[in-house]
Amino acid sequence: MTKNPNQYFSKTLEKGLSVLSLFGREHPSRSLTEISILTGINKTSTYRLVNTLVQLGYLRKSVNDKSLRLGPKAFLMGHECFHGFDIYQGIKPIIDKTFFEHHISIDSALIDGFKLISLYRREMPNLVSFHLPLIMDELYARAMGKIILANLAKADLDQYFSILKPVKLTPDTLVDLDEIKADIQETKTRGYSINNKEYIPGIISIGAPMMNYQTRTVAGAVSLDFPAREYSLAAIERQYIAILLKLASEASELITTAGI
Amino acid sequence: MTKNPNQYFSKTLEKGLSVLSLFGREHPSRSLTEISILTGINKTSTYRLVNTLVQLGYLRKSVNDKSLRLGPKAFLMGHECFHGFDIYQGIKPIIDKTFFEHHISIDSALIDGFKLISLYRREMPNLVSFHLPLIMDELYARAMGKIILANLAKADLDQYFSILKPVKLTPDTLVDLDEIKADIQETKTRGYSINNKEYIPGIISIGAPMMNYQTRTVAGAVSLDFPAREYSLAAIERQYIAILLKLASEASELITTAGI
DNA sequence: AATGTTTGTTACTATTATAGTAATTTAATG
DNA sequence: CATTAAATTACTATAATAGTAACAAACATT
Repeated sequence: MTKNPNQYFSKTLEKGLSVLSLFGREHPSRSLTEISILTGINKTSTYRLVNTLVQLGYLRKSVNDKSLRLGPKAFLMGHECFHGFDIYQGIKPIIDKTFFEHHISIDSALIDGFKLISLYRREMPNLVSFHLPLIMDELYARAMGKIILANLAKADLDQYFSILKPVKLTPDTLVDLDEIKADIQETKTRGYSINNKEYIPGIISIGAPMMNYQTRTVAGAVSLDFPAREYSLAAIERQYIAILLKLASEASELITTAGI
Repeated sequence: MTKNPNQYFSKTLEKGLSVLSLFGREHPSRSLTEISILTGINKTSTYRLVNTLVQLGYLRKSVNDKSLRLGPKAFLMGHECFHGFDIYQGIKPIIDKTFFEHHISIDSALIDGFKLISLYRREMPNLVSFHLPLIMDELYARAMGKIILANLAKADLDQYFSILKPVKLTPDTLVDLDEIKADIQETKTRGYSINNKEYIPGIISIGAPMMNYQTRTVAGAVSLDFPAREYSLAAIERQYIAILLKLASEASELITTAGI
């Protein structure tokens, strides 16, 4: 055991990255004080970090109003980090193949903390196109979230429920804690998860886990999404479970190899 | 003037980012010592930075061989930095419009130091599909590079030539310094640049600058690329210069507004 | 299995970088 | 022009990092 584990953790780097990750599609421009407040870093230190990022080209500063935006270096690094992520490169052909074979909408995500990180997605035109965020909190209301919860260690699951504040996203969203717990229990025995219009009205999804077979832990999930107009839940379960599980097992192989 | 400007630059953050940017499509996996050598940071500090990145989820460490790969957080940040880059979002519709109107291959890039950073690209099927790197050094051999050089301040251009070591990429690449200088001079008076099979055999390109009209500096360039089989240089100059310049002026408006 | 070799991890400080307060400048607003 | 807010700089105590060197673990070779 290390005597002082903190010695091998760079707080400055953590802060610098927390500054950089405040920028994105939703927030293309921010001010120094805004950054200082959001990160909780005092103004001078924020200034130092921002200044560094500007000098390195990760941010750029407007000459007029001093507002900050992403710079070319961030774009470049973004490209590399996105396309250089092996799991993304690995899951793409797997999902594409299933998509072209069966003509269904497919989604995939990794779990990070108790958040879903959207990985790769293919959508059929019959699905009301909805713009999903990259990070999602609502594990309890999504097929991918439910199957992940069902595969979590008991301690983790308990912790999740201890902090969970369910929100009624659609008329069908489960918000009663006991109901949600029962649903997860059922999901566990079933082996796949069902989201019956609980996240987005009119959309039914089924989900299966991406498992690391080596460590026997969940790393993420895949889901198949259907418009409720055209598909009944019964029909979906009859026709698509096998496809879902096959997809999930291929994804799990990938995860296991990659060691997520 | 600041007394000690270094006070407002975080070396730790710089190092941390230099570690992270060693990863990408070409280098999905690296070892600690490799990182230490490539960055020039001593092993203990590298260990600290890597450890930090692992703990934050930007990197992940293989349990078997301790090799390092990009983690979910890097993927996430990559996505945000890529799609949150306003210039990218701005240039896309401009290039798409021209692409669909005239059915020609179009490329765009920003300049960073003396390197081209690939921005957005649309390709016709008649062009031999070549996989371009994200960063390119060969300004002297590309249409986008030439027009950028032609618009550089004299001091910068001199510096560029003082370090330039031209490489014969195709039979038509100019490698004689004086010839290259003359070509840049000609480009300057012409107002657009010509790359006559100098970068890739069989491909002719014309380029125009993306100017910041406010600061009167070049921020990047756009180019139109043609297969030499189907188009003669004369035909291209007759038909496509107006289109190129219109495209470049639209892009310049964007750049000026964005303040690059 | 024992050996040497490489790579990764930890202990230990001197040195340096950063945090934080407060003052100052610059810009924005009425 | 006055007022307020935001950004930048000066200054220094404190905490974080760099760097050396020792140690452990993994790997290859004999």
